[in-house]
Amino acid sequence: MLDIKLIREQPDLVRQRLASRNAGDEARIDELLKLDEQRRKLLAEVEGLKAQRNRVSKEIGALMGQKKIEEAEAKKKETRDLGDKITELDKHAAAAEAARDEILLRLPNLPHETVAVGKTAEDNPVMRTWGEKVNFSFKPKSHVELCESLKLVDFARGAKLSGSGFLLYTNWGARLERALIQFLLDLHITQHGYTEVSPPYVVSRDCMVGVGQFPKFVDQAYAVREGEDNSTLGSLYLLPTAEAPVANIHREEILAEKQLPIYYCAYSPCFRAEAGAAGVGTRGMIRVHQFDKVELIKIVKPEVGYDELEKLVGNAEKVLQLLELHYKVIQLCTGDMGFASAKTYDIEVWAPGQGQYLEVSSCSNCEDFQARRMSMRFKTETGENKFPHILNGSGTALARLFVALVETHQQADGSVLIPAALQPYLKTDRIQA
RNA sequence: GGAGAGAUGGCUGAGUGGCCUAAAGCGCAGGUUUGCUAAACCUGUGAACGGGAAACUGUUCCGAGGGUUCGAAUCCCUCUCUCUCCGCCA
Repeated sequence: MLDIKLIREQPDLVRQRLASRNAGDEARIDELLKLDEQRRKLLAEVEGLKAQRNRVSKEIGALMGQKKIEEAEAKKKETRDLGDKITELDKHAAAAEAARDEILLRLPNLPHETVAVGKTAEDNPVMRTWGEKVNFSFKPKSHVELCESLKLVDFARGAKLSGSGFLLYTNWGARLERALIQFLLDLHITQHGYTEVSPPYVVSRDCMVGVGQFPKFVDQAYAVREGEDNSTLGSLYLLPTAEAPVANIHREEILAEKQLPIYYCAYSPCFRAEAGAAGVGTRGMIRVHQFDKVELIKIVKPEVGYDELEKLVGNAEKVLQLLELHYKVIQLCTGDMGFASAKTYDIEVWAPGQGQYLEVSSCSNCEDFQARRMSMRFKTETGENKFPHILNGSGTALARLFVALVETHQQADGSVLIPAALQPYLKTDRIQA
């Protein structure tokens, strides 16, 4: 959520930066300001009336105490309709506030000034690359072929169980998935200073609003219903990312300054309806309704937000380096950035069987955008309450990492070599038929 | 699912319609004094949203939402959560 005071004081700046996202959100600022103005006017009016009522009520109390019943009754008559006016004005003020917040909750974050201006993914600048595309002396297979020949994933039965976009990992495939999860958690916890948490996989609506998934992207989530009871629909959702619960751990709290920075690391499956997305329904593991992910969350003081973002990306890159996978880091341009983010780096790993780069990590500084929605603050030494920066990054997404891994390390004989860093977890150096 | 008990400031906890401007204690911060692994005393100590250049000031908040009343932490209704016991259950 954007700071309403900033919008009030510098509407042109806000309009201009929203416009750089190329989504037309700046058009709503005038309406927003009008509602804000209206709300404040009503508030001033109704608060004046309330002050008056409080004053007179106190006088009545005093008169009653002195048994001056008649005088008290006269005062009561005098203020009787004050209450009605207050109720009426309260309603209007609440309506103006609700309308204002409705717009505010749907406005995306402002891009940071260092973010490249652009319209689509084609305008995303490449920051750096690591390693290079593998040279094969044979025609590399796609992960789908490898998964079938090595019996790592049973695509047909996965679809039978839950429909397209759901995977049934089998034997070494299931073990590889589990080994990767363990490897990722251990790396971030022991080498990068994160604290492991294991959150609920079903989260409240408030959590979804807090991270900015809702209200705008409600169609992308799986809603949970208890049995056939439709009244239970709409309060709980399957998590689309561990960011939803983990970033909300300290919602509505005022943290002590010395508690910061907080680094959390969490494994969870991620559930995405992917309504209208291309690629769902096709075979493979690139875009699915359920995938595993290890997520990194940071809650930090604003002044270090962007240093922490660079470190966060580095933590995710380390994963690919240890797994000996070629990747590039790109910065998302203003037109391609997610709703809550002020600055985002994506890491794309090379998948030779696909002949393309796959997004396996997205690292963002959301600044105070989410903290405002969650009402998460920290108290400075001077006693001031401030919003922290909240950062999130995949460290990393699993299904696509799995794809890059088997496609990159495949051998001419159809087997897959396991990188040294992963061998202690998988307890083999090679997967073969 | 059934029965019962609860929810008050950072924490403990009093408060059953009007000086509640929420007692008291603990904690925390500052000060004074004595001197030494600290103690005593004094003062202060929440949040949100408004108004104001500022000093300051108004409103709201006692789990949440409604209601009664001139006036609600307090009375009424609905809901949520926590705890205890029973049932079911991995």
